Amino acid sequence: MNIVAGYHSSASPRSAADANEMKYLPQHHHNHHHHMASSPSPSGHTAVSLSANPWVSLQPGADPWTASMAGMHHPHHHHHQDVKPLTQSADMMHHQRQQQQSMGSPHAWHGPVSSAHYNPGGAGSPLQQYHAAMNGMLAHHQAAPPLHHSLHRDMQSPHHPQHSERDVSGGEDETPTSDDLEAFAKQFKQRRIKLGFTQADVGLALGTLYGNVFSQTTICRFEALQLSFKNMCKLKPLLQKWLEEADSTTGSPTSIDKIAAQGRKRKKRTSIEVSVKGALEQHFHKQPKPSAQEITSLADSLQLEKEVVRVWFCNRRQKEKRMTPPNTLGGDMMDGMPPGSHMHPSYGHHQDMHGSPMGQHSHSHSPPMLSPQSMGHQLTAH
DNA sequence: ATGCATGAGCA
DNA sequence: GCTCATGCATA
Repeated sequence: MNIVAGYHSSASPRSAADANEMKYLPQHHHNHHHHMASSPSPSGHTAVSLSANPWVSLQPGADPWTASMAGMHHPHHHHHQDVKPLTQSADMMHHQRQQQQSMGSPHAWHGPVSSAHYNPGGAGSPLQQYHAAMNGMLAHHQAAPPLHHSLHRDMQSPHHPQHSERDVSGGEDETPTSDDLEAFAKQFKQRRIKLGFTQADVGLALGTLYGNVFSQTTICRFEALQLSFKNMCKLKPLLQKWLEEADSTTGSPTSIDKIAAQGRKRKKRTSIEVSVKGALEQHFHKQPKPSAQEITSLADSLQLEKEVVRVWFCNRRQKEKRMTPPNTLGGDMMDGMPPGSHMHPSYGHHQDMHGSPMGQHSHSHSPPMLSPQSMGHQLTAH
């Protein structure tokens, strides 16, 4: 058994509350309210603490997805496909708990408020001081990235307004090229870091700026070009605007008011063994889009739930469509390539060539494909 | 930084 | 059931 049989939920003793009460604010900007306290960052050294970090109070043991899955009612309430960041319908709520292991937020950003305040003594976080210092000196700076290798952009969408006028300088409101996106992503990340913000900070900031909150994951994927071309195009303007605001604003830390959305739990992440993954990869090459029947038998032979296998294929397909596709390594061609000779990642040539992914180049890892053997039980870290 | 997962919208 | 955008949870 590879799956961890995670969703054996542990019914928590919460009687009436949460079940459907804990919805954490959708998109709302709570402006004006400045905290004079220091930044509530996890990197925070002592002093401040969880005063403004409520997401640490997660209650383990909530009725999991079971309720929303088994007793699921028909989802007949569509209509809406624009931006739906951290805003779930008032029905299904997920909790959020973000963490950034390497750094803490200097401050939680909060729109163009002009309240310069920082820790005068030495109690403040170095980041904050660093930031303050930078405010005065560097206003604009950007190391023009090399920008080599020309990627060929392709529209995954059948209808893409192809404009010939390109403005590499910056505020392009037209559809950018892959190179534009790559360049922007690179600059964005660099400046974001210089300004002392974490990916999570940016995601939050976007929320206060536009009402669309994004997670650390999304920001990360944007920087790494791991989103679809279309998605990249959609997010770019937002991030670009944030960037402008970010370095033009004279430090305006604000409090992070994040209500802990606790309660609802999702299915435990199934941990798939490496060997099993290898097997899946092999099948993926032969048949990227297996039929329900094939999925069933495959799931059976791998001892995985059908749903897990189905989702795996869906996710795998999505990867192929990213700007920076994964290294397509199949189970085959594994004989023992001598060092020096490498096969090229040949992807983007399925029978169903919907939208050709953009060229890529960033391959930086060699998947440790193992021989499918030693199948056993995998833990789910739970 | 990523793997597995959810959900809307579409067929 | 698929695609696509997005994120919790985890390595």
